[in-house]
Amino acid sequence: MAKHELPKAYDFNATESRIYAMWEKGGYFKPWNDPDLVGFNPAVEPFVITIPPPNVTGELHLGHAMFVSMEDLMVRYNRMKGYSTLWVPGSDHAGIATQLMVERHLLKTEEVTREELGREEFVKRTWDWKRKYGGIISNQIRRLGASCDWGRERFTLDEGLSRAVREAFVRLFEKGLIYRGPRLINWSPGLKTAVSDLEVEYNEEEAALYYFKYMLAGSSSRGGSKTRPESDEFIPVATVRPETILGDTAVAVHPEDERYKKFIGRMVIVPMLGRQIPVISDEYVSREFGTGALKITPGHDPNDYAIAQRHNLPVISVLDEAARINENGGPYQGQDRFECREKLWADMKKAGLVIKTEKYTTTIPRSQRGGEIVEPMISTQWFVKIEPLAQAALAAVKDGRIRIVPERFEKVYYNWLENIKDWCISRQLWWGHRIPIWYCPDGHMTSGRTDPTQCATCGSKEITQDPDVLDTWFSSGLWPFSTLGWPGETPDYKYFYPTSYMETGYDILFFWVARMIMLGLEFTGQAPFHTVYLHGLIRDEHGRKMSKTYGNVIDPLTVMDELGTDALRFTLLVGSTPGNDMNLSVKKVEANRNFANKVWNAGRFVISAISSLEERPGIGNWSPDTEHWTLADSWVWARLRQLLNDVDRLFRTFQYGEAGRQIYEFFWSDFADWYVEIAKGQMQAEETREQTVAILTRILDLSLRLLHPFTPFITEELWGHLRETLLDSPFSKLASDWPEALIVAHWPEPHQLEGWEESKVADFTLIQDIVRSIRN
RNA sequence: GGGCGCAUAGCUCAGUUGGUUAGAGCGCUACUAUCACACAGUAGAGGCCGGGGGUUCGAGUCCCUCUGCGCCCACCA
Repeated sequence: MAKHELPKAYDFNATESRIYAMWEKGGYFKPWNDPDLVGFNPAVEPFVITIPPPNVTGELHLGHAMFVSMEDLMVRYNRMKGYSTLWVPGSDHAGIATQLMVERHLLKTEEVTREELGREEFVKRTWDWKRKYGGIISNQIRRLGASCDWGRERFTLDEGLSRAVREAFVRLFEKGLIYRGPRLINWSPGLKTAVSDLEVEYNEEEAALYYFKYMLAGSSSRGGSKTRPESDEFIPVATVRPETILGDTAVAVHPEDERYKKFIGRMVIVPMLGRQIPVISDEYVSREFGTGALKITPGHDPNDYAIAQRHNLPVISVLDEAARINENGGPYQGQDRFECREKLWADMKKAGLVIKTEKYTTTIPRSQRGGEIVEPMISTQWFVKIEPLAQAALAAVKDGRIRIVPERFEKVYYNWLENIKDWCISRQLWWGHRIPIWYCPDGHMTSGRTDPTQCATCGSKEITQDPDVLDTWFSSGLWPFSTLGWPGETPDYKYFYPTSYMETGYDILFFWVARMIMLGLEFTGQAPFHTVYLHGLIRDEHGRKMSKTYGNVIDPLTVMDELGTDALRFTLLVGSTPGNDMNLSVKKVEANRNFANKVWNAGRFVISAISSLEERPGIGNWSPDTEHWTLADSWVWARLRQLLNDVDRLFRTFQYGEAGRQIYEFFWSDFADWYVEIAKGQMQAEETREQTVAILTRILDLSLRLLHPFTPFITEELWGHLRETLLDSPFSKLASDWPEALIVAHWPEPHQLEGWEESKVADFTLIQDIVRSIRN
């Protein structure tokens, strides 16, 4: 039996890699009835979970650790329940992030810019980079114990998914749900691309409010010098972005404003440019705010744009793609927006047009990626007409086809979809799915599932493809079905779709979840999953956001190295409640490392107890014969039965953390502290020895099964030793129907409680109190 | 401006159909290297469950309100 003389402490480093390899080799991560392996068996129900594909550029962080732990728990639980579980792993191409990273990399190593390389070569280099580094995140996810089917691993830019993207685009385009046109969009001058509304973050920042005079032009439209005011009258106006003055096409006042009413219909003179623009009236202007007069810059402000539409005002764009002043800015052409702000203001001061500046706190829109200030700009982009998709997505949650856990996020979801605006899906990048639209010299558009050779309208062979690529989320939004073979009617698609759970952090409810629902309903006619489980975000031990500048980042890889994957997983799973953020500290992980060690040693104790059993006739026929049990025996069995019930209820209601806590509590207090101690005595006596060992065995077995979704490595390791020891012992019958690995063992189903459990627990609690007072 | 969350032991948090003396981890105090485990054991200190009001036989748990913190959404220059 030397084989099962286990070390005193759980050596997770030795266990983890060996066990993971064993699982993978054993094919346990594949669904039971993988259509490729054994054919399609509709009798076995599938359980499919959708993993958020992490960025290929990603380094494993706690957010990944969180969703991998949570999803692996769900998958392992359902696998043990007998479902044919499928978890498709993969990653998305993360257009902006990857392009930026590769750009920086090339500049550093080869001192070459993206533009110098050219599109084709740059994309090739990015693929090289992806092939070289894209696997890192996958391996880190393996380390977390993720039991996903690596044979089905996908990447949003791979052939199959690209086909799905193109099919999706063309279908929407043909249906008229995708259109192209000039609109006011958010422009990122640093990245030189449009970004969607969701990719802009608004933060309160200290800024300045600039007050200046809009001089009234003379009452008639006589010729002569336009730059010299012919009147001393002016309208005071305030702005936070003086450079946009260059693009003003009106000044608006409230129709009832006594101060300015008289100016309505007259012209004012744009400072330094001398253009004359009208004073208009609009109910939108609030009299109380600022000066009560509003400059209208339709080219660079969404509200102004809307007002301009109402009043048929011209739209002037004054910025180029790098946010420098363009030809419409007269003498300021070529200046950076911030440079122009200063220079223009200085010039206006000289011209006597400045009233004052004051400190002002306002919300500044910044790019989620680059961090620089985003400019609203008029630009020709591609959009998804989202209204009909949003309506369908709303209905799917409202009528219960999709359930969101925790429920309160349904309200957030409704609110967002009810106020949604068209989705800008084009990006001026090179890394991504290129828009499948071709133009001929006459400007006709031709779409194609395969590359067209001529214009569909005029037959011209001189066609060029649109240079833009699609928003990464457009492809991620197809993930639940594109990874299963859609648009093909593949066996995977037919059997596994629609999927079961969608699990992710609440921070990407809009980015990803809502879009998957919209696109899933549109293309497959079915909700892509029936349950959305949202976990919270991870913060440091005092609730602060983890950031590199603070230096409070916990690296999951380091934690796993030092304390073990099981300890990290258990901490993340047990420390969190659905939808709520959790504060993580290394101390908590240490505590759970200690728990793993406790499990290990209790297991060691039971295994050695089995090993020391002596053979005798009839010994193998142990059955739960409560008649001869001691109070302790009945009590621990009763507690286990209660636990099975509670865990079942908690799992069914998504309270995984609470379930883990109760298992922990049972294992450490009831089983290890009390029952094992009592068992030591009971094993001394001939008449109770064997039943005690049998109960120890049963409790350990069931506990390991319950713990397996939380801490897969240690439980698999220990259970393997337990199984082999048992099979080699007089109690071999106890393990006769066990499979070779815990990962595919049956989940302990709860039984109806019979009533005796409660009284045994009460009796034993009394004994515990007495024992405690004696010890005192 | 709208919506949401949190406030429970020194710290970080559980406590989901309202039910007997409110729990855990860490920290703290005392004792224990005894043959599963010192990554441990035993015993213990520590809580007007944010304030106020209400419903109820009974409220940390439900309702109202106030205070403080945090988050999300939103076009006020």
